[in-house]
Amino acid sequence: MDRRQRKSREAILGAFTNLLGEKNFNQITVEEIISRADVGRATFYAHFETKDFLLKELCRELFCHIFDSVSGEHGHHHIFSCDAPDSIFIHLFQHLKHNDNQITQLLCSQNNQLFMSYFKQELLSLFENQFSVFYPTEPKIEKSFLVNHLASTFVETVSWWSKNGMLLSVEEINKYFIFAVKGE
Amino acid sequence: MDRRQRKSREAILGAFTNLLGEKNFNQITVEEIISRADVGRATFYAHFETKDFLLKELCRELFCHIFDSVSGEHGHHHIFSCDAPDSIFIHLFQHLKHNDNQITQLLCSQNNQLFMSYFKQELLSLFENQFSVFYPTEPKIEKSFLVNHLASTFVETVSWWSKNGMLLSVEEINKYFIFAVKGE
DNA sequence: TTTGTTACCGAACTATTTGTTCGATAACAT
DNA sequence: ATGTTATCGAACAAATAGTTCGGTAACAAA
Repeated sequence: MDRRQRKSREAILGAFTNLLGEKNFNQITVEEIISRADVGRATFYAHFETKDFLLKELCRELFCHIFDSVSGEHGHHHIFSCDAPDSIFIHLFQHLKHNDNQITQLLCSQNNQLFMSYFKQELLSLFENQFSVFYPTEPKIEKSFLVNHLASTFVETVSWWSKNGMLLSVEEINKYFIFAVKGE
Repeated sequence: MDRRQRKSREAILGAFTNLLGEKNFNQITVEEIISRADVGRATFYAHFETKDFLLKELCRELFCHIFDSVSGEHGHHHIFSCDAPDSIFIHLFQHLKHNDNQITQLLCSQNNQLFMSYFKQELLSLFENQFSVFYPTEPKIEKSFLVNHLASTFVETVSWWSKNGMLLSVEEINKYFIFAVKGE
C-alpha cells in the first residue's frame, strides 16, 4: 500500500479512536475527524464511505488480530480439545490486557457497547461448536441460548474488568468468568 | 394535560415506535417522525428537545410501569424476602410477554441493544441489594461483578427470548434464566 | 533522472437535516 | 363569552454530509 495512503488511513483511524474515547459516536462529526487527523475532506471519503464504515473498519482492526492469533495458536483443531479446555479464555484476557491499539480506553469509554457488540459477534462464532465443554449434555436448554449466554457473559466480564481499570490479574478475572458461567 | 397535547405526544411516540421497528435509530429523521405522526415541525420541538430525549422518554414509558408494578406488588420490603425469592423474575417475564406498548417488537428489532441498555440500567438498581439470594457469601468475587452479571444475564435472556419470537412459556424462560445464573 | 500514475489538498458546491421563529387559527378552560 | 394555549404552516438560519475538480507533490518503475 502506498505510504501516503497508509499515513492518511492511520491518521484518520487514530483521530477517530481518540475522539471515541472522549465523546459519543453520534456526536462525532466528519469535520472533527479530518481536522484532528489533518487530512482533506475528499481524502476521508476516498478512504471510508461513511462514518459507520469507519467504525466497522476500526473494530475489524481492533479485534481481528486478537482472534487471528487465538485461532492461529490453536491451529485447525478444536480449541478446547487441548489439555486446558478454558485456556482460550485466558488467552483472550491476556490479549486484551496487553492493550494493543488503545483497546482498553475504548472498552471502558461511553461507546463501550458499540465495541462490545462487535466483540460478541466474533465470540459467537468462536464458541459455536465448543459450548458443550461448559454445558455437557444439557437437553433441557436450547443450544443457541447457551452459546449466547457464554458469549454475553464473556463480553460483560471484559466490560466490567476494563471499567474497573483492569486492576484484577488475568488469572483472577478468568476465575470470575468461570464462576459466572459454571458457578464454582 | 390538554387533550391536544396528549394527542400530539402520543402521535409522536407512536410514530417513533413504529419507525424503530423498521429502521435504525440513527437513520430516523425528525422529518419522518412528524410526517408519520402528522404533526407540525414546531410541535415536535415543543414536546421533545431532541431525538435523544424522545428516545429517553419512550424508554421511560416502556419500562417505568413494569418496574413500578413490580415494586408496588412487593411493597417496600425486600423483594426477595417473600416465599419464592425468584418470583420477581417471573413477574418481569410475565409483564414483558404481556407486550404492552409493542415492547416485544422493539426488543427484537435492530435497535435491540438501545432498549436493553436502558433496561439493564433499571435492573441494576433493582438487584443491587438482593444479589445475595443467588450468591450467598461469595467472598472471593466482588459484589459489583455479581450484580452486573445478574442484570446482564437477565437482559440477555429477555433478548434471546424475544428474538426467538417468545415461543417459550414464562415458566420455561424463567428456568433458562435460573440455570444460567445458578447452573442447576 | 525521467515519466507516468496516484493520492492528496483545498475550495467550492449541493443536498440533507436540524432547530428556531412567528403570525394565524382553532381547541381548550373558566 | 373571554382569555389562554397548542397547533399549524411556512419560512428561516445553521450545521453536517457527501461530491466535484484542478493543481500539486509523492510515489513507482523505466
